[in-house]
Amino acid sequence: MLEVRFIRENADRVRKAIQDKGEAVDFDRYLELDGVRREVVGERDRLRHEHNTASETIARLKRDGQDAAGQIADMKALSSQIKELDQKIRTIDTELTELRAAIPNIPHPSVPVGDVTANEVVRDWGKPREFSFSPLPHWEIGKTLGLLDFEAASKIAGAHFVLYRGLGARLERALINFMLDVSTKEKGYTEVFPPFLTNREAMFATGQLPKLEEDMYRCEVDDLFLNPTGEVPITNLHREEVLREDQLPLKYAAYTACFRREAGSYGRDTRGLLRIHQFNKVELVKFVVSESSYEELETLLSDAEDVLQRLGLPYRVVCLATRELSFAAAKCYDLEVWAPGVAQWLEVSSASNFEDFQARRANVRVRRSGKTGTELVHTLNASALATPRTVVAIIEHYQQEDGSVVIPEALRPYMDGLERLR
RNA sequence: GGAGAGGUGGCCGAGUGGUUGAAGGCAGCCGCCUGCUAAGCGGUUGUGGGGCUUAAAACCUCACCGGGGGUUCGAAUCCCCCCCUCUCCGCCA
Repeated sequence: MLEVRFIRENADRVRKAIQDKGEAVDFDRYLELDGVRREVVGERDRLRHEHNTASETIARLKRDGQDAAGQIADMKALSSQIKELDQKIRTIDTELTELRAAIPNIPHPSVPVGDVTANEVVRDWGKPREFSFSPLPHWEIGKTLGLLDFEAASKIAGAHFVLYRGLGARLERALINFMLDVSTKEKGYTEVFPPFLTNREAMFATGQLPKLEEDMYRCEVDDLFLNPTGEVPITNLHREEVLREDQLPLKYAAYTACFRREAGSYGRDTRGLLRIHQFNKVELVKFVVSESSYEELETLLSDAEDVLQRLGLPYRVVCLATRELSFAAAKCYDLEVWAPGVAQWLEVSSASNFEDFQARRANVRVRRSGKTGTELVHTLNASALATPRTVVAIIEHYQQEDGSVVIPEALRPYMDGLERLR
């Protein structure tokens, strides 16, 4: 969410951001209402001032044991006038708040303007492997080796779910543990294990609501949402808090199961693990002081890259263009790993800087040492990878002609030293 | 789910209808003092909106005592609904 005054004073920038991101907000209506509101509030506050002054007089009269019946009668009229204006303001606020909540964050100047074709490949690492045979897609390998069981999953839950079986399940668990260990033992992230259900306030704070309500699973009786990404519970960990400067940067890592309805994406990535309703992630979140957030974005990105490098998976880093940026993000890098079986670059992580957009919604502030007052923190997050697509890449990249799959060395300690799935 | 207690500023904690934005303490900041440190003394320090200002500060003003409604000329204080925390009971992994 952007600051009301900022929007008013930078209407052009905001309008451009809305256009560049392709968001649908009636911005003219917003500006109009904002003006109306200011007028009405001004009038209301004038009346209230008058009212407050009179109240003091009444209080004084009463205290002195004098009669104040006349003043009280006058106040009745004023009081009801104020209530009318209050009601008017309430109506305006409802619409205004809704409009403001739909205004996206402003892209950083370094972000290319445009749609997916404007995405910039910043760098790549490793080379897609050359095969002397025709590489198979992961669902075939997974079935042959008994790692992935989509039939069972659909029996249990439905289409677009997976059941990992045997060493497949073990590989999944190994990946999670590996990523958590790297993040917590080597990179200084604090591990947390948050609830997988979150409430509306939390979803609003990180920007999933109101826009993405249809994309999430919702438990209607309790009005709770199944976690769509670890970013939500972790970022909300400090909601409504004032942090001390010396606590920053705060770095968290968490394993979470993630749930997405993927409404509207039927027909895309329909096979295998590419797009499923429930998946696992280890998420990294940082709370930082504003002036350091772009440096922190780079180190966050390299923390995520490091995981891929250790797994030996060729990838590229893509700076997303404005249209591809999420609602709350100011800048975002996608990490795409090459999956030879499906011959696609797969997004396994994205590192984003939200600047103070989420912090304003979540009201997470910092008190600077030696200064009065508080300011908003900046929040960032990245995945230390989403497992399904990482599993896809591992299985497809490390497949052998004999049908077996070599386990990346980094994962072997987590698989009892096993070197190969066969 | 039932019964009870409670939610006040960065923190602790007073306050049951009228100068209470809120006593007191802690922490912070600015001075003073003490040969250092600790202590002591005085002052000061909330957030958000609007106005004024080229801008900021200052200043004026409105709101904010878990959230939302209501009663009243006037609510942190009274009433209603909701959320959260704690204790006991019940139920259950």
